[in-house]
Amino acid sequence: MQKLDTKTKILNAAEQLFAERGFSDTSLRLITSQAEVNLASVNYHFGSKKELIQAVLARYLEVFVPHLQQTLKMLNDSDERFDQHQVFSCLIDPLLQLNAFRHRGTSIFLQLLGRGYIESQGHLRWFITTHYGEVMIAFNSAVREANPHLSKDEIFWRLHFTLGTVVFTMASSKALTDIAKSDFNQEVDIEDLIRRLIPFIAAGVSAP
Amino acid sequence: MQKLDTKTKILNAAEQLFAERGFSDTSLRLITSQAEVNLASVNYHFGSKKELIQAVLARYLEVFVPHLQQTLKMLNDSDERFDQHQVFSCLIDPLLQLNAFRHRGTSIFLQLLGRGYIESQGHLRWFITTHYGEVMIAFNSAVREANPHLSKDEIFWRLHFTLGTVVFTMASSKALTDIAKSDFNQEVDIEDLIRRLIPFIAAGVSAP
DNA sequence: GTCTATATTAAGATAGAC
DNA sequence: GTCTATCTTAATATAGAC
Repeated sequence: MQKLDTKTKILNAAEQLFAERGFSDTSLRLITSQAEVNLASVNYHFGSKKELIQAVLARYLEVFVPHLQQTLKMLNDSDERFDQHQVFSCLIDPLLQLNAFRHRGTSIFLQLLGRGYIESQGHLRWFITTHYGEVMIAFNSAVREANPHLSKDEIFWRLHFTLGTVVFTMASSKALTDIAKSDFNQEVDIEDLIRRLIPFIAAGVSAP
Repeated sequence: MQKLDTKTKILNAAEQLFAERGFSDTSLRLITSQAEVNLASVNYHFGSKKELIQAVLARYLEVFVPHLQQTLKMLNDSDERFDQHQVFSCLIDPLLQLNAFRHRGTSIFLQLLGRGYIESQGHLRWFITTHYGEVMIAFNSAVREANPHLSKDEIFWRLHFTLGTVVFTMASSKALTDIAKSDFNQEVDIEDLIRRLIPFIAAGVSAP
């Protein structure tokens, strides 16, 4: 790390540790020592640990959400009817673009999302839905339009199953890629993983 | 709760809290006050929090694992060739039987499993694989035999995707069933959830 | 086996000098 | 903005009386 300002150094260290170990198993002391900044600076710059967590997520959402909004808009604006495969493709590019934004960005973002979902007692879910709820609704509508044979609640459940698949895979991606390497002598990176996930998910969502 | 001994009272309170909030967000104080026993009794009966966590999981694994071994053995002993659907069916009964063993047992067990996978720094994964690794291998072999068209590593990945789907769904099941109730006026219990999960997973695992 | 009291460690947060 | 020092709280764990 070079001449980054303190705030950025904290965010960089925090996102990595949060993704790897979860929010409550990551202390401010661990973050600040990794970031090589003073312990007190977290509270100076962010106010509290809660607000740091939200800031870490916000940095990704501010990139991801507009990008997803854009791909969904393009899909809707085209005159042709679209199928489910096209809807899911709207996610791919915004997700992979996060790797350009930050090293291992895609993986980190998905891990954070999953940890937020599983770990939080509410404040994170509240933060995400109040700040970025619109896209979730837009995406949901697109999936419904592409799957007229599925009921509203069936789609609700299958989207959550999908989220679960992705998020768990990312959350345990380090363990999984380690095992794959030792058992199959296979080097797997995040793009491989996504490529393997897509057929699994696509088949699941449009299952009879 | 009635005339249960202290050890059991602790296990009962702990499993519920661990499933709901995760291991590190559940303090011994919370457990002992919920169990209405003295704080010091956890260390007297179990030695440490780590060992309590393992004891909570062991109580389920000791029921689930032999039961699964038995259903797999029946499948293997039959002379006919079996398909993938039959292999997955081997899980259903041992899983649902846990509801007879403990109230909400299926859900709690799957949540614990998922939390162990995601949260642990190693000791839980070590504990599970060294004590109960055999069944995991047996199950894996059965899936391979039923899916000769899939490579060894493809199966590895898809089984983990499956685990992720199930585990995440269970870990967030309270949030999900709450939403389903308020949005669709739908009462969903654990068996409904599993019924909805099966087609999703089956389609995913045997995807082209 | 159970309970009180306490040791020990680590966490989030802040006051105040620079 | 940054750093040292410290406050406060809460966690795991244990010693020792009963």
